[in-house]
Formats: sequence, structure tokens, C-alpha cells
Amino acid sequence: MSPAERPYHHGDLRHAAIQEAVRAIAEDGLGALSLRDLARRLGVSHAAPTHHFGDKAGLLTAVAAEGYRLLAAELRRAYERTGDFLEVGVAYVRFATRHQPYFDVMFRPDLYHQDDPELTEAREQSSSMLYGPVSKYPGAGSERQVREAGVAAWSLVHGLATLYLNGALPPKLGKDPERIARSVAAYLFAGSRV
Amino acid sequence: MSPAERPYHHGDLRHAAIQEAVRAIAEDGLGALSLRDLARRLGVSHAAPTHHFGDKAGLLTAVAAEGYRLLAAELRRAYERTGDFLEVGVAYVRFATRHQPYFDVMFRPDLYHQDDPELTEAREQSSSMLYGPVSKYPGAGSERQVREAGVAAWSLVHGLATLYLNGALPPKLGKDPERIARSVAAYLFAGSRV
DNA sequence: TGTACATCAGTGAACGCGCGTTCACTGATGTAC
DNA sequence: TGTACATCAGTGAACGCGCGTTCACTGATGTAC
Repeated sequence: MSPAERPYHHGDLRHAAIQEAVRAIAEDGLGALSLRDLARRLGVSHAAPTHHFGDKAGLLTAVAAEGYRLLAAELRRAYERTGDFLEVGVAYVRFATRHQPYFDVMFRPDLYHQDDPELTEAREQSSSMLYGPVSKYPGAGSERQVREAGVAAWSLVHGLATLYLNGALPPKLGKDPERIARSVAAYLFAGSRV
Repeated sequence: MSPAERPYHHGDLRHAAIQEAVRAIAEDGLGALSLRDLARRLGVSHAAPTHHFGDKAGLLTAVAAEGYRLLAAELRRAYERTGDFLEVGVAYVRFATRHQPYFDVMFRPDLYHQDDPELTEAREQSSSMLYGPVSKYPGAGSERQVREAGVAAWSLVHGLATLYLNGALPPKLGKDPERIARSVAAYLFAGSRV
């Protein structure tokens, strides 16, 4: 960017930094992310990001919060569109694979400020989309059963997404994460689904 | 350690380094592990670990390989003892929670040499313990069904372990990972289990 | 329409740090004869 | 039993690096009057 295109004030550095961080993680991995590299990518002084986020963990907190908001929205959309709990699980796996940078950050809570109010609210939005639908399932029993069934479902799709992203799944399953999710998740509650 | 107790030759630095790395990760997390800190803990020059492992990734390769060997052994033991596939899943979660440092390293393949022969062999040992038992299950159908059911089971326990270690599970489930695993994993193949 | 002033955004130099890796070396061990 | 020698294990100094954070600052913007 030439000096002419780079005015003193960036305009919307906070948003731009979050988006560029996601892009950088997609390219080089979360481990390689640094504030200085991010600033370089943004064409901005290396101290500028700190000005907005306080510190590196603050930046990742913002990324995680945005990730939880996006996830909640995708889960909600899937459920409203299909009314099918299975499709909520598929949407979870889709989110993880399409937005791996967000997903990676979200599940590295050691890297961000876990008590940030914006973050915790976004996380609760996601949780309610995971636990809400299962309680409406026909044959859902006690509160405890609903909770355990919800955790079973969440565990399955979370594990599947994680193993997929690690390249740990058997190659014969193919490469389409949504298709895999749809096939594999069907084994949950298998008896009650027929 | 006093100089008198510290002879020039350590004796079994390779093994000691792996064990101490595991201990260090347990205490400070994988992100904080450095070769220099490890050498300090071992009372050895900072270049000594490199002598045995080539580089940092080499050390983590050895840790991951050892982890896969331990996991395979635990899964095998659980299956031989109970003959129950559910208990293999419980053993997986037990391994992840009791040996979190190994588990953390094993599923960060970006940090080690994935093509190391010792590692790949140990990983295959683990896989066969995950996929073997499910094919003997009554009602196991086509090869494809067996594969998908195996992935479903693995995903569920892997996801559960990951979420547990992240502190992401609802508190009401309690704190005993084996108990949680036994309850939650029962929802898999729920119809065919009764 | 103009001016004073507070506020906000971004700069750039400097700090101190710990890291991984390389390298020529030295100390110890074991083996062959 | 002793000696020569190859091999292996570990040392310590040095390299260059990029990082996060701090800080006094300057440029730009908007608001009140």
C-alpha cells in the first residue's frame, strides 16, 4: 500500500485486525500468529493492535467471541431451516471445517481471557443452540437424560470435527465433512431414529 | 542436584527427557515447553536434548509415539478384561484425562514429525484397537457400516475427552470423567444396546 | 464561519527476554588385541 | 592385565531472531461555543 493510500487513521482497525488475524491463522496456523506480523499485514505500526486489544490475549478473545457468535447463528439457521437435530450437528461440523481459524481459537481457552463478558455471552448463545433442540426431541426423558444426550451429540460432532481437521480419519470416508457428519452422526440414538 | 550426584554421563537421558517433558507439560502446558527449560529441569546442558532428538519436533515425536503405545495398551487391556466395546471408549477417556500431556501432544501433529516410523507404527496399534472390536459387534453390517460406526464411537469419546479437558462440559455432569463417559457413551447405538 | 480544546488513533524507538540451533570441544566408555 | 583407539554423550559459548509490551509522542477528528 502506498503512503497515499495509507492515511494516518486506519478507520476501522479493530474489525480489520480480527479479520486479518483469522486470515493469518488460516494461512500459517494459530501457533505462528504474532501481533507484529499482524500489524505488518495490516500496514500499520506494530503497536497499533495493542492499542485496541490491550494485549495478544485480548485480540484472541475478540476472535473467539466472534467465532461463537458465528457458530450460534449457523446452528440456529440449520435448526430453523430443517427442524432436524441431526442437521444442527452437521452444521457444527460445517462450521468447524469452513471456519477452522475461529474453531481453533475457540477451543484454546488458555490463549484468551475466558471471563470476558462479550465472550461468555456469545458462548452461551452457542450452548443454548446445542442443548435447546435436543430437549424437544420425542422421547426425551428426565432433565438428566436430556443433558447427557445433548453432551453425547455435542461430543460426537466435536470429536468428528477435530479428528477431521487433524487428518486422523480413515481416508475411505472421503473428504466431504458434511457428508461424513451426516453418515456418522446417524449412529447416535440409532434405535430411536428409525 | 550437587555436582557429586551429577556425573558427566547422565546414563539414560533419552528416557528421562521424555518423562520430564511430560511432567513439564503437565505443570505448565504444552505451549510453555522449551528445550532449554527441559534441560534445566534435567540438570543438563541446554544442548543435550538436541543431541538425542535432533530438534524440538524430534522430542515431541518421541512423546507422541510413547503416548500412542500407552493408549493402545490401555485400550487392549480394557477390551480383554471386559469384552465390552463401551469400556474401550471409557478407557479412551480415562487415558486422555489421566495422561493429558501425552494426549495433548498426540493431537498436535503440526508439532512433530508425522512420518516417523516408530510413531506411525504406534499410531496404527491404537487405531486397530479402536476399529477392531467394533467389527465383532453383533449386527455389524457392511464394511462401510463398520467403519462409520467405529468413527462414530471414536468421535464421541474423543470429543468428550477434549471438551472435558477444556472445561467446556456442563458442571452438573460432575467431575468423574469415567462416570461421565459411561453415561454419555451409552447413547451411541442406543437402539441396539437394550 | 472560525477557533479552542478534548479525545481518540496510531507511531516509532527502546526495553529485555528466551528461544532453537550450530559447533568445536572434552570427558567417559567400551572393545579389540 | 594393559594399552590404543573408536565411539558415544554431554558441554558451553556464540549466533541471530522475533517477540510482547511500554512509553512519550504526534497526527487527525469532532464538538462546544
